[in-house]
Amino acid sequence: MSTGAAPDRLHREVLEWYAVSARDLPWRRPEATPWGIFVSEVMLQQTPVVRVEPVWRIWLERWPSPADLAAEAPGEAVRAWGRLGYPRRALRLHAAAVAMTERHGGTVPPTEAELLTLPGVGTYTAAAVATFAFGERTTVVDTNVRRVLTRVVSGAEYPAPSPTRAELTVAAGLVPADPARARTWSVAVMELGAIVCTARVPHCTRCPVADLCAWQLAGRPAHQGPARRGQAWEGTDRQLRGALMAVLRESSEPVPRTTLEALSDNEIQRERCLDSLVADGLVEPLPGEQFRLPASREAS
DNA sequence: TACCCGTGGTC
DNA sequence: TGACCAAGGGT
Repeated sequence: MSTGAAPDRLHREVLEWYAVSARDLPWRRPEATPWGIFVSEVMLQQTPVVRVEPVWRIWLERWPSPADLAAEAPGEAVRAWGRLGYPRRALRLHAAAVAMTERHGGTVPPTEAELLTLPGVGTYTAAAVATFAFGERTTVVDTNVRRVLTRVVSGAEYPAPSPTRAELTVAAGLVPADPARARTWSVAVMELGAIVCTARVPHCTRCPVADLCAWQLAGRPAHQGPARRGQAWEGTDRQLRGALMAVLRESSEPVPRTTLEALSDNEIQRERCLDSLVADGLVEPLPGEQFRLPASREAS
């Protein structure tokens, strides 16, 4: 796989487009702190910007530093997480704040390697925070970057189910040498994927690099190969776990088991979900068949 | 590796 | 209308 023609032009066009087209998001502003950027990256995992922004604002106002969050019960983080989904992320974000407070002097560690050791921080998030908060020159690859580079460079509509070695090599090879330029490049490619080179209906007429996009030049051929497996929902454990968590989030008092049992007729599934929530540290069982969000520290 | 983990909007 | 998708991580 080649990196396509004229990377210099690719850089220039994308960066110029970003300069005039970027959304004004609070975690991108100069006054955003590393902690604010860290929180945004965790919230944005599999969750759209429009849903994250209001929760992020409230979160940062309430807990402006890692130590502020670390001083709270993990259940408060889960409650403030609201309906962002995947509430284990809230628990991990709290655990990360505890780790920052205990091991990093209450600050967000500035290197990709250190970030990677924190709960809830994987390859993408470590690279994103190292780059966006600290200016480290590294390779940021998320679903947007993968889709944009697959189209522009490889000429296919969609990337493979998981990143290939070749894909990561291409992405790394396109990162500008200058750290400041590299940082803007990463956020710009992500932004292009988020608002122009979208998954379902790409807006190629508004794309700054349509004239050098391999997929566009090939006539936008349809996706070959098997359809990606969808996400089943109705009747799944995820649905019931979500319903159980919603009840517990809304209640400031412990919830009796009978209230939770009313959410499903399937006793086997009910018990499995409640047990798994307790095992995950999202729910704390109390004496007398009652449950609440976790007030104590332990969890995962 | 493949699967599990929430929630809501879009076409 | 429902299948697909969204700045992934953990196991």
